[in-house]
Amino acid sequence: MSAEVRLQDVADAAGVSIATASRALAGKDRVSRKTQTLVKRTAERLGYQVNAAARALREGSNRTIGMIIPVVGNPFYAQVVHAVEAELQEQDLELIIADSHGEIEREARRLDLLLGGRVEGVIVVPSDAQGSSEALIKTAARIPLVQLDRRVEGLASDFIGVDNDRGIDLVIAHLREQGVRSIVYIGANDNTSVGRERRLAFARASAGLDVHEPIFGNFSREYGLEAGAALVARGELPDAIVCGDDLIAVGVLGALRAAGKRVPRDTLLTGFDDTLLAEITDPPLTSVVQPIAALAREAIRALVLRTEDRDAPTFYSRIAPQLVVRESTSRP
Amino acid sequence: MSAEVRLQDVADAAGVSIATASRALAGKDRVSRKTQTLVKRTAERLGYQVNAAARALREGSNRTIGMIIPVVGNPFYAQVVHAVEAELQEQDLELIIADSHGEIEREARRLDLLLGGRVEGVIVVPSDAQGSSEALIKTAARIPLVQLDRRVEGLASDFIGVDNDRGIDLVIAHLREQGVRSIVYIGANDNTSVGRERRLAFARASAGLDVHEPIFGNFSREYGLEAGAALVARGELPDAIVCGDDLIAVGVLGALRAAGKRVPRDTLLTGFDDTLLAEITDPPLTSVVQPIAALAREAIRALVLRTEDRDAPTFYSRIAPQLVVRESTSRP
DNA sequence: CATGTTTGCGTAATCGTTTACACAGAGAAT
DNA sequence: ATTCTCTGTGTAAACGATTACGCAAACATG
Repeated sequence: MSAEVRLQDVADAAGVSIATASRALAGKDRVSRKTQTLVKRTAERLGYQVNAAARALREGSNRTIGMIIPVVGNPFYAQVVHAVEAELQEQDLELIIADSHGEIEREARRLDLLLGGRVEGVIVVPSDAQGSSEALIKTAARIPLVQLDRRVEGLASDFIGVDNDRGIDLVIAHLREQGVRSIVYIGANDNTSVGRERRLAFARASAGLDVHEPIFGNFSREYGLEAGAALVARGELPDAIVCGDDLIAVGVLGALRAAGKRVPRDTLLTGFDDTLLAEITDPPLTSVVQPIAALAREAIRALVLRTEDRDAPTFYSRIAPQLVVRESTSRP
Repeated sequence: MSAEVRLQDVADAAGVSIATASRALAGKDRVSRKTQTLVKRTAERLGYQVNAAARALREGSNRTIGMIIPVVGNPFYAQVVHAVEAELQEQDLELIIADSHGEIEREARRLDLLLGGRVEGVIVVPSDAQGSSEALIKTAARIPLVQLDRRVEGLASDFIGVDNDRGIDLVIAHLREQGVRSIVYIGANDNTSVGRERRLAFARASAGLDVHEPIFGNFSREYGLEAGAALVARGELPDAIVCGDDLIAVGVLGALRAAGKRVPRDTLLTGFDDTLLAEITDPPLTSVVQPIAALAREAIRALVLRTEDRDAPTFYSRIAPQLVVRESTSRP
């Protein structure tokens, strides 16, 4: 039980007014040294904890930010959440997370819920480049919003993401060095900005190579398995397979193995994101390292800036990734 | 931007008092059909959103629960978060998550922050069986708390976890069927209840087999690599290696591969948790499937019950896992 | 000594909701 | 016609913290 102790109780116990007690604890207003320590000690003794709701109501802010992601289960997003959370702890901010399960209306519903002063700002990884647009625009009109990793069309909010062009460039330059002549891309469709960007980047960067017909689905292992099987069914494999992310690559690898094909002997294979998965497959995957910590830091910085000045110029930031080379692309 | 619209504004626009407006929206008190729809429509038109802080202050609750876990980056916990979040959505509850990074004082600090009425209850996966005890006891005295997956010593709070005994039993029974004679356990130390339980379960269930000296560290791939190398260095491998979780198993597998040993040819290998990892290694790992959805559901149910009645008898629940057999234990 | 200035603290208003209480009007019962 | 019960609505008091404003005492300045 421990009857909730209010500020009034602390004030009473310390023999001061509630105003003084508040000031003493805040410590940034004029209070005598003596009363300050007295109040602080009393608060400590009574186990006083400020009531977050009351403070939020009065202050108009609650030191909490929201985050909406397609699915925490995806190792990449799990790591993003981890990084964002770590960064927020530095600033004594809380994190409310909501999983949209990649569904547009669920996403919209969650955003609505977060609106009522529940959070000061929101970081969102939109689930669909078009479909998420409406809800995001509505939200952004009310509270600071930054898009992370992916973005929707028609919303000029702050955005932080990896430089997908550069990432794909790194992959293809590396493959060319390995002597690759023919190549194929297995990625995600244009439903997400990331899918679209990587697709276009691949099309551009692969000029001059023998490019096989690409295959597009979504960022999942299941799809990778399917796509891998489809690729094998075509007959001859290209020299290298570039995948839209690690999950797809893992799926493709599984399909190749099931068909008796070996990597890197029969074809080279690359992923994107450099999640834990890339390290544990056999062979380990060459992948593009997302600068997750930097992404998280920048996203929060953008959010804080936006909170301070709603009319500051929009922040559009692309962070350069790096390539990590592993056995899946070591020349046979 | 879009001047916050208050309930008063809706009331004014609808030409009723603020009390009536509130009742109309709540819909559970006596209001005429006509005013009710009028108010609702007006609220809709003005884009009214109740202010969460004000409501929380008044109601004394905020429909938010907190969750503290050792590390979201761990695929198993990422899935747990996903399941808990999905379950909470059903009940229109929000989820605040905090990552303790496995550090005791960080965990304590986060719990303190959550205390001030910020959440109605908290689900925690304690980072240390002894070290986390104090902070958890303090928290449990103030708000409903349920321990998930792991528990600390000296706190009789509600608890939901997998039946580790049964899980290990399933693994060993299966290995015996495969004709295993000699066996070793590579798991985590007693710092967590899970580590301890699995260790003891193994010791009990392996009776009658040729049990090699076990190796204990923590639940991580890095440790698995290390332990695997140490095992190889001993010279001869046992017929089977039972690991404390998938991460360790993945590490051990890597170490075996580096040493030129093959699974299941040279030894059988098992994991625990059945995360995505178990499916994508080569060979895929036999593992114990955690009933994650059930765990999440039960945890929330316990929390809700506890919220309704602080003095209800303590809930201690063990959910039975299942075994999923994959190639890592298919008899050579 | 008279007049500022600073310091420390208390009173009361405020944030936006919900809801106990009161009250007016409409029927119903006498 | 008088009293009684419902219904629907409004007035005002919470919830707990922060802070503008004001006042008294202490101190400084002329």
